Amino acid sequence: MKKMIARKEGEKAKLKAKILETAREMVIREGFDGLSIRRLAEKIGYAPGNIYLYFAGRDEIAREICRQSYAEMLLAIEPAAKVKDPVGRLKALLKSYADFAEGRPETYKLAFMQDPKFNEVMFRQTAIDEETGAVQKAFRLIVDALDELKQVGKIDKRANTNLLAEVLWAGVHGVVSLKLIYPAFPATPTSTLVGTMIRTLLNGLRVERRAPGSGRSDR
Amino acid sequence: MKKMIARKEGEKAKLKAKILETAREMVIREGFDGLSIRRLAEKIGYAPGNIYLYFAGRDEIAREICRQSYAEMLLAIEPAAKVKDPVGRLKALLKSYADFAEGRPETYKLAFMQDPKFNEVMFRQTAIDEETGAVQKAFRLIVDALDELKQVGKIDKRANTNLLAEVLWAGVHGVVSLKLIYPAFPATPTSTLVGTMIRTLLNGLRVERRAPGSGRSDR
DNA sequence: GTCTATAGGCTGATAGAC
DNA sequence: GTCTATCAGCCTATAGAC
Repeated sequence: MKKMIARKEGEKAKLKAKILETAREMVIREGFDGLSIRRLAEKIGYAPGNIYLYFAGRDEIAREICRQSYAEMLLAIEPAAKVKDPVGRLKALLKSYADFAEGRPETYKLAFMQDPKFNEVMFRQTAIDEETGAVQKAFRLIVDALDELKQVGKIDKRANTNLLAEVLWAGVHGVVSLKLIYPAFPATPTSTLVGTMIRTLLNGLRVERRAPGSGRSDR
Repeated sequence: MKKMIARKEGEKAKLKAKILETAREMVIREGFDGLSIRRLAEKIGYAPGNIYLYFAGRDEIAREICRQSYAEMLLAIEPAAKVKDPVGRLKALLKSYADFAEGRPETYKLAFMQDPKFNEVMFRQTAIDEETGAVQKAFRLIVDALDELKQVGKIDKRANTNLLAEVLWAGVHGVVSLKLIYPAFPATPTSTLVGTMIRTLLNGLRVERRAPGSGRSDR
């Protein structure tokens, strides 16, 4: 039975992709609130009801776009993972992350600044498949770089690299998200802010008397 | 003419305050999207049309709530400004800021994570009056603490304290905003993340060979 | 000042003809 | 599969009676 409609399923998949692509454009241009079934249907030249043949509803489309966005983010930062020097790699990773946010503001807003309704699944540790695990993979890249820094003695042996990766991520996220919402507030250019953030944090992580990130590390 | 309706204006102001208060509760409970003129009117026991006697429209109400939120934020962090030790003061300021965000999530979302439509005015340097300037005042408190640190030689003389204040603010904002959207992502408790963020940044700012925040400081 | 009524939109989602 | 028509609801804002 499933075999018999193989060709049709192929066509179905095509239209489904077109719906998704168009929906994505709408979200990127107008934000998530600008995504309406009616206007989406009109754009692809179909009646509104047809959308429901491919998606359960508007929320499912939004979730799918979210998944794509995370995959895109991972794709954007992955090249930086090839940098050999762990310090340079860390900087490259975080800077490419910031560039991604700046270059695709609406995508970033949807994926990282929106109601968790559409993406809470993404951050679960149980997430495994290719796209869903994009955030975890990206996070891993940062932790790995920090672990290398620990091994070569550039940061304290006792440092909690998971915690530090979270702090670094949050720090860069803070700059780019604030910038996306209030282009005028941090008056300094994003690149300078991100650069200073990364440099200062890394500087603060160098081996000193006290172990940074060692506080309450075991919970 | 204005004198003659003085009493009435007093009553007007009272109802206006009630509208605002109710609207504020709605936003805090349901988010900005949950603020509707109809339900607002119903809650205060008036017909929808009456709202327009006091406010030009929904957006004006939202803007007013925003103004209040900024004032509230300043109020929340101001006590920390009394701490004598500049390091302790800086930590106290940023921690009370984080506490404010955590304690009033919807208020914080509205004021710092929403479309700039309602609050872009707040970040302008020209903003002068009491409430509108709340953000600038709060920012000043941070810059002042950093300037003191500079004077006592705890951070480099060449440091751009304005830039550093922006980085610190953005760093804390990054933690709290990420937490508000994805309670599960940074698995670490907010207080630990904020603590590590502040400690690491300050640690990175101590006088070293290189001046942190001195890069591209003059623009 | 306050009301009712309504204009004029928008929305997601569904039923049933073809 | 695709359509039209529609349900059922939301919304902001305004007009005009009382």
